Amino acid sequence: MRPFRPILDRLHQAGLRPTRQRMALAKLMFEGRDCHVTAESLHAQAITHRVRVSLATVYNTLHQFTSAGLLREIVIDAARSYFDTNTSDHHHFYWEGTGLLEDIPSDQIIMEKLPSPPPGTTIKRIDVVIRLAGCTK
Amino acid sequence: MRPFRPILDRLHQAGLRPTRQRMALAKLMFEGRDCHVTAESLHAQAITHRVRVSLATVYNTLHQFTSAGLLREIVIDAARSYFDTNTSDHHHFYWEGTGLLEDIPSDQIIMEKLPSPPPGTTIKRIDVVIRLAGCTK
DNA sequence: GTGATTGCAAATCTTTTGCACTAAA
DNA sequence: TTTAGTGCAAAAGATTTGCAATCAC
Repeated sequence: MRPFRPILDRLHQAGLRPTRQRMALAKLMFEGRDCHVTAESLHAQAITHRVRVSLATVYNTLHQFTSAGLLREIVIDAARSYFDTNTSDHHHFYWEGTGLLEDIPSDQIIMEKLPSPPPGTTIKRIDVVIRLAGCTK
Repeated sequence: MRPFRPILDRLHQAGLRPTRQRMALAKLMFEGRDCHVTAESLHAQAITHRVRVSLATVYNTLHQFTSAGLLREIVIDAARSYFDTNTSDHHHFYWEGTGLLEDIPSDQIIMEKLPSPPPGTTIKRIDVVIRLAGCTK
């Protein structure tokens, strides 16, 4: 994956029409460093940047991007869904108090032993979440 | 923790009055093998066993038991909360298709390397979820 | 043009809450 | 008694959906 491939190319490659809303949301998420968003936070960010887009479209876009492999959904809190612009193999720190999420590069966690998947199944992904207590950065 | 301590003692120790509803739900969950429930599934199970209890009380009870350390909440699917009667250190297999959850004993996953928690924080828990694709058992 | 996409509002689903009623201590 | 616990229905959040209007190709 080429992280700096222009937004337009990424949408084309994903088979998604580059509409004004998708382009704007993609720019908010993919320009700059990797980030974690919720539908609510992305919608708020859009409004701050004077991008007119409905919350329903934000939800739709997040799911379309996730299906297209542009985003990865992280299940970490029953109250809301997080999406991560970093789709490569990695893990997470999570501050339960504040809802802050931080990436852990995959080479920082090495599993010495893993169970074999039950017969007939294959491992789709291994998620490691380190839940933290204590002060927020 | 003594897994076979009578239900009544467990509730007393947790400071929870042994009401008809709590006793019945506790029996459904704690008698027999460890299991994973959702509010919905436990409510359905109660109805099957002719236990009259409202869904609101099931939710309340699950959270009270979790606060008391009798249950552990597992965040695995944004669509609903799972509760595990096994509160000891362990991990999970998850079949995304069917919502089936299966315990992985803690000695089946050994982490050779872990990142240190950010300054000022402590690790509250490490959750490992192995997401599976393929046939259901 | 034509089919994909959007916005809005309404619907859905899970979970929580207010409050009068009931039961445990 | 006195206080905790319950049930119901209503409320609250997050997410989804139906459908007419709009946009990309």
